[in-house]
Amino acid sequence: MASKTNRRGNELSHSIAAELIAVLVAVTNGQPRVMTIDSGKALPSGPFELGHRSLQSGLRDWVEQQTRHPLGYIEQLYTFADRDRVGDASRRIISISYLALTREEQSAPAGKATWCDWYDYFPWEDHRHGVPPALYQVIVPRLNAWADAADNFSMRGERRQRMAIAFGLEGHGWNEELVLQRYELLYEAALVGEAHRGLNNDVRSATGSSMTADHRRILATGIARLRSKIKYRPVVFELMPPLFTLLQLQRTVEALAGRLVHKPNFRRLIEQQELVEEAGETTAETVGRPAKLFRFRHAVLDERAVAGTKLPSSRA
Amino acid sequence: MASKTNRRGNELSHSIAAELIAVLVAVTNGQPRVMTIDSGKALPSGPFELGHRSLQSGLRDWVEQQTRHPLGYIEQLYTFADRDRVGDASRRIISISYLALTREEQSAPAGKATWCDWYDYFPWEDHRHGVPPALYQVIVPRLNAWADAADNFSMRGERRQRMAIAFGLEGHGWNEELVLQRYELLYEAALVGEAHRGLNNDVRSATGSSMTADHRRILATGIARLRSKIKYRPVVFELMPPLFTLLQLQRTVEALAGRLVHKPNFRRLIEQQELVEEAGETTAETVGRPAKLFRFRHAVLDERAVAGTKLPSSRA
DNA sequence: GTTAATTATACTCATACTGAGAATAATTGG
DNA sequence: CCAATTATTCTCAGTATGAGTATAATTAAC
Repeated sequence: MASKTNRRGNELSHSIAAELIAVLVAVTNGQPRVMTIDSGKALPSGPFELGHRSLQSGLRDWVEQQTRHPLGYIEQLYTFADRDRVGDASRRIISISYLALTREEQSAPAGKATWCDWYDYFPWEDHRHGVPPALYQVIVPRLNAWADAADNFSMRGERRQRMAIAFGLEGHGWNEELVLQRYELLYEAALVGEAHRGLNNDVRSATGSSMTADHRRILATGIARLRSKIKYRPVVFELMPPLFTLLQLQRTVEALAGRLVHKPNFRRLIEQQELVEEAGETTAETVGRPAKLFRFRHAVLDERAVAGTKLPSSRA
Repeated sequence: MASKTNRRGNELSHSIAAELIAVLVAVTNGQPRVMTIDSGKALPSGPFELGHRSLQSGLRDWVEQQTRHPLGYIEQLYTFADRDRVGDASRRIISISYLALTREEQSAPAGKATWCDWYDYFPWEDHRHGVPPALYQVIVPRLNAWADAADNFSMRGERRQRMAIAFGLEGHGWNEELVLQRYELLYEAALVGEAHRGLNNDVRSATGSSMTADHRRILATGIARLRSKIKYRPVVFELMPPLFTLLQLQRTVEALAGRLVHKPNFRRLIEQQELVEEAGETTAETVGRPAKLFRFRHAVLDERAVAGTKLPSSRA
């Protein structure tokens, strides 16, 4: 290995650049959205520079410049630098990705930037209205063919096993957190645009819009993190307006999780954790009994080190 | 902001270097240990170079070179690049830290490398034999003084609040996962060697050995991550020999968590999750009834996407 | 070779949490 | 006033959890 003979090198490491990438999420009208540039083909990003105080502030600068949207909640996702990401062997790029949560505001985003629906990129991930038909009609048959095409018996078994877990086949049950595993399987099976140019129309519409480089992979990582995190930290509230009804809160959680939850149990969970307090007002914006308005009790962030927003079970 | 006027710069980002840092953990004789160099003052680390295939493989190279210890399980911890970490403003270092799990083997580590006990660096974190006396006798009084010394009323309240949560005061209960928060409080209060040169002997022995730069902070991050992760992923087994008794497994978990667990409940949890299978043999190495030997069912990693090793409640 | 000490393993029980569904309340639109 | 719609509250069974007790199989001591 080359590195073993290197001194604690300086010249070598100088041809390294760092790039900051943001998965900026909002939920609008019950639809989860992600901020993009290049007409939905890329995530906001830019190089980390000497002028930046920290990685986070560098990210803020780039995103605010590219999208005119200020960032609130930020958390780091992952850092990677795989060699095969870029062709040039004399220069390495380290990518540091972040998840950011905000609300889609009135201010129309700047020129290049647009909000896009999550599920345009991941149509198989939205189970709120039942299992998407294309999953069983297109994706699973194609994956089966891919598994069968494996070289030997044990590899076929391994592929089938991974499929079954990731897509909830053979009694495994759908696990909404396995977003990245599912995308990676589709990538390996060359069923997504990033892995294969000439997809036919069925497959193309079943496996969604593709993105530049590995941006869709990073988005998958962000969605997976968020789907996991809403279960044990009160981060949903970053996506909510100051006042909201419990149903609005529920719809937001469902939008993120891609599945429905049991309404009375959801209420019970939120209330027993004392995450919200009544605002005293009600909405009359819709038909039916008016709903009480609530606000997030910001105090819980001080009172408790770990507060949870667990997700009740699914509901047909 | 300077960055807003920059082009998607090249020259600027070229004075960036990346450093890989490992928190390599093992548990030996019920004592959690971390691999260090520089006689316990630093974590193994080295620059990321062009020759490295990926960040992980670069880390493996450096750690194996510095410690002669091969790495098994690896997961990324955090990436940071705060300006105040290093004095030089013309050059930025990005640090990418990893958590690695292994077993302390017969092969004595290479010259500079030594295994050190976790709790030498974090004496206040070991609650297996009750609350460490120095916590209430030294640390809490000092923190109280620090809180009282705050400029204004609201800042005093805020400091007290953080103290209460982090150290489990005023009915908050000890939460073993808040390792980083506790270290940061002690740092802010200038009670650790990294923040203050002339600590008196009481404080010094209560707040443990210090390390180079922010290495102890990174270690705290690793411990926190591990304490959290053993509750929902079967990672403990990376630290176990191939065959072990349930009590040995329990002692390992207790060593990591820094607190004792209820034995019958621990067994119930492990067995109902089918994480282990009987090896058919028993140990006679100790007094008392011989214990059955178990092995980890590696199949669970294939069967389930998320397997858990939850931690039962504490036990006096 | 019986007993005490020690560790392993198996039960018990009250309580809390969860999933699922039913029942009741307050609206709007005919 | 009635139907439709949404909000809100309860009930109930099943499961998980915290805590403690009882029994089993050893070794060490006498």
